[in-house]
Amino acid sequence: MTIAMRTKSRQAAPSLSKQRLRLWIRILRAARAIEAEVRERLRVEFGVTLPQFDVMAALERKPDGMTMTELSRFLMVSNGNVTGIIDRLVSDRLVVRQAPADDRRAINVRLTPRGLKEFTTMAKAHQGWVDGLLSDFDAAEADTLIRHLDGLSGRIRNGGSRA
Amino acid sequence: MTIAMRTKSRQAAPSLSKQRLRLWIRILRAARAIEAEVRERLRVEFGVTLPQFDVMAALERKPDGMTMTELSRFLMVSNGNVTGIIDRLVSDRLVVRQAPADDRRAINVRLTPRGLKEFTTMAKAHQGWVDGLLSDFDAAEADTLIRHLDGLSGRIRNGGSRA
DNA sequence: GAAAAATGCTTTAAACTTAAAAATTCTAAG
DNA sequence: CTTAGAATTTTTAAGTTTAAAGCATTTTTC
Repeated sequence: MTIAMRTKSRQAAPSLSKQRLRLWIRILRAARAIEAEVRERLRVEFGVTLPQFDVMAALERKPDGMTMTELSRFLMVSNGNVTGIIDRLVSDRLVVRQAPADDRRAINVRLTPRGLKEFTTMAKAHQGWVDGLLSDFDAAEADTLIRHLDGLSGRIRNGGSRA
Repeated sequence: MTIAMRTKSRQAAPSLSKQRLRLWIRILRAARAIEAEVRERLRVEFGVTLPQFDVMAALERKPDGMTMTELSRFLMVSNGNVTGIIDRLVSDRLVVRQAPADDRRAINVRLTPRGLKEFTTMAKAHQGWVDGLLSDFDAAEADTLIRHLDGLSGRIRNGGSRA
């Protein structure tokens, strides 16, 4: 029996490359399923879109607000994208734009008191939904998965191919 | 020491609910990072969008083609969404629409020979990219993760809250 | 300090996305 | 057969998304 034959017979188990591709597809499908569910519930129960919720969640962590660029980097969406979402949140009086004193190019964005109040309500419900959707994962499994996924996103956009 | 006090002191480790929320955020961020990278490379190297690639990948598995509804269910995107993507693929001559004989409501969509050829090239490159992006995961870890994520998406949109 | 480069944001054009409504065709109940 | 309901697709309106271009401002360089 040659090495080639043994290698071939082992191909019954998929190659590592194929297995990683399969992993990526599972990650993508899980993310889409959860996103669709959360989007629907946010819309029905709170009349807010998922991107708007994401922006508010980012702003809630920073009581002093964030600039547009900080927001777009944190949410991993393009620069101009944030402009439109903020426009709508501003016209709904959930967010305000403020010009910082030290840099006239930048715009600081923060939740209004009303925005914070609404977000707090939504965030509580949101956590419950996710808890239900991921109820198959116990604490140990969640920990393991988090460790595996942690840093992945950071590594990709930074050190990935350039390192 | 009361039960309340013991419960409180244990809160140094985050609650399972919070841990699941954190897991969801990691999944989402990983998915977005990989998507952004793949989208960019598809655009630069092949001049195709990610949704177009996804549709072609779905069609490649079915030599006899798929209906619009089958496509939208498989890709977990809305019905009308597929129409636009197919429109553009048809005008690029990568896909054809064919009316099936037995049901005049439906439309069968399949790759053209050229579409299949282009997809084969792209798919090879795509697998390599994903292999690189997920190079931190060895076979065992990929297996574990796949098992954990498997069925999650199916369970959510079907038996999730209704069961 | 003036020119050049970089940064921060918005605008634009094209594509994607969803939910809902409309149009067409099929299925089934009577 | 007729008709009510279901299924399949497209269309529509609003919002999201990206990449690229444009503007204003700041920083760097000489």
